[in-house]
Amino acid sequence: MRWTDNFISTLREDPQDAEAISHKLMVRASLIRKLTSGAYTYLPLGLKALKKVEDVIRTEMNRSGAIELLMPAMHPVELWKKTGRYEIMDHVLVKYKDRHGREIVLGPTHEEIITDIVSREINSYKDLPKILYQIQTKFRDEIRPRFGVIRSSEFIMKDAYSFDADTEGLEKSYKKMYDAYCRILERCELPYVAVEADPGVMGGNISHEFMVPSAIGEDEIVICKCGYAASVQVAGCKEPGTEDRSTASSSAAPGTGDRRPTDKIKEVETPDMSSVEDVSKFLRVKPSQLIKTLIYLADGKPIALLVRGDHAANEIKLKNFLKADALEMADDKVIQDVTGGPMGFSGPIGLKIRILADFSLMGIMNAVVGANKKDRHLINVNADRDFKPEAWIDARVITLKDPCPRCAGKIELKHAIEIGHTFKLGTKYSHVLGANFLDKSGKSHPMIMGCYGIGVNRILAASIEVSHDKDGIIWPKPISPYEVVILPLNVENKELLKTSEELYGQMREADLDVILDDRGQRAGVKFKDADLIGFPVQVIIGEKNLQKRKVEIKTRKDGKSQLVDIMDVIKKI
RNA sequence: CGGGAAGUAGCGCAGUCUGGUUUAGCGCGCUUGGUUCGGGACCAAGAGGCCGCGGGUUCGAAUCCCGCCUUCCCGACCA
Repeated sequence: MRWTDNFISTLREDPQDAEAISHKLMVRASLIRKLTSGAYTYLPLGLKALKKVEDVIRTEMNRSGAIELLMPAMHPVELWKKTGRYEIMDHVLVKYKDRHGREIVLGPTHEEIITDIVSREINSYKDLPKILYQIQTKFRDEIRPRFGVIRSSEFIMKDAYSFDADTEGLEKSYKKMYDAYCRILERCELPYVAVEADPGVMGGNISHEFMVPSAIGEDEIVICKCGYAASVQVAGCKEPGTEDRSTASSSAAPGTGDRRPTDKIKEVETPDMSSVEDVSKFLRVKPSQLIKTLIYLADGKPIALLVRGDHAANEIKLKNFLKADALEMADDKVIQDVTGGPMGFSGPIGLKIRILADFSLMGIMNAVVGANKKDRHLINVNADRDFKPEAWIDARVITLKDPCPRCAGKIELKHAIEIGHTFKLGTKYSHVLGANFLDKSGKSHPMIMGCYGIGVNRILAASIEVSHDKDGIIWPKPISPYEVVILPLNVENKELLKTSEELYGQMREADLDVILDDRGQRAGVKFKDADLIGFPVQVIIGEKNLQKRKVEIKTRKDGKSQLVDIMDVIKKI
């Protein structure tokens, strides 16, 4: 490709509306332009990179035995109603009515559709297992699109679905996809970690997220030297044994230096103080000496969860423990109803609803709890003596102070960008949509499913996020829009231009993906643009070197260059 | 949806507080001519604006007031 035949316009300055580095660079390097919030045009250079990522994905999916197909983006609403996700995913579904009044959903993902197809086409165990995939545009009505292409309302996903006759088959399919994902990310040269994660609305019980650590990542992950890696939402907390417990109970009761249970619960005034921070400051106790009482609605029924003041409740763990389909924070009205007091002053004492407590609170003494009255808290509250939860459970978010759930070593917390997610779905979709097969004995069973998603444009953004410098993007070769850029530094020089054209022709013959910067720009402009866009290799053709029949080959990554004979250029790249 | 910030030429910004010397500027980019030519050149001449939209106040509004729209950030949410 010749630069002047292309459609490239780089920007010298950062766009005003971009925050993330990858977003700024993608705009400046002429890869994308925003149409509206959450929707981006891929300019030719960006599309080229996107296609490269797709190529890598296709190759590895095909290698793993998956088969490509393409499903519609518009879905009849009935399928979504059948699986119940019309309600569950209501807030992200993009919907419209067609001229006949039929309601249409623009697909945010395709479990419903693929299961429907497979239910019609596959009937026998002989046709299993199957892994089907597509690369396609998805639509999600995101609450807040963010960071350019990292979280956009319209995005490109590779989604794959496996169908097996039994769980052993699912394990094999899952492993194949897991391995394929590792290969894909390795080929894209992304530093990633595969972590245990929560399946969320996808269903199933086990899932893995493929995460690329980055400061702008919207998810947090836990990593340990022992190899343990998990989403912060699922990382298990150990039962308090040693150090954690001692911090919890060592702090003194308000106004005393006493560790022993103080005999009387006292009601104290805490005017307008409902937050842990306010209350602990006011009463001069550590946040860890407070008990937060959180009221939830689990499938519509109120339930109280107690966690330590310095801990964050983990709704996923709670939801899993309760085996609830829906879990939400109760609103003011419900709280007033079940506790008798306003939000912010709830406490376990006198509560008539189910009470669960995080096990970091086991044996806590002289704690502070809400009094279920406005502007009142109770002090000197002791576990077991004054309140007794139905169960002590793991229901909080892991913190840096917690030991590794696997080896008890020191953990690290990191922000990360979710690039891919794999799920074991089981029969959740095949059951309701009737994707059944007949086994050898003629008995009908629902197929066992898995699903596997990868964000194609997120790979691009994440790659830039982890690989750039002050001058611009540093592409890994496999996903760079072009592998090589030829920079004739003075196109007015006929001889120089001719040589460049010849070299360009030879490289194309040699199947190199090359772009020729044939613009009549000054050298400096060409260097800046080449660095900004980040082509891995620059072939620089200048007048002085050319007289010696030499050109310069420079690699973007390390900035190192070598002078080589013109005849040897292709060999050296 | 709550909190914050912003919208002036293709891009990045100043001007708005304190209404009138503003015929609305600057830098980059763009056009033409010339000189340059290995790290975003220089000189000269140009083109390019519903000052986000609507209403109001005023002799007079980019500037003050009211309403709306859009965008970004933080939060809640999220395969």
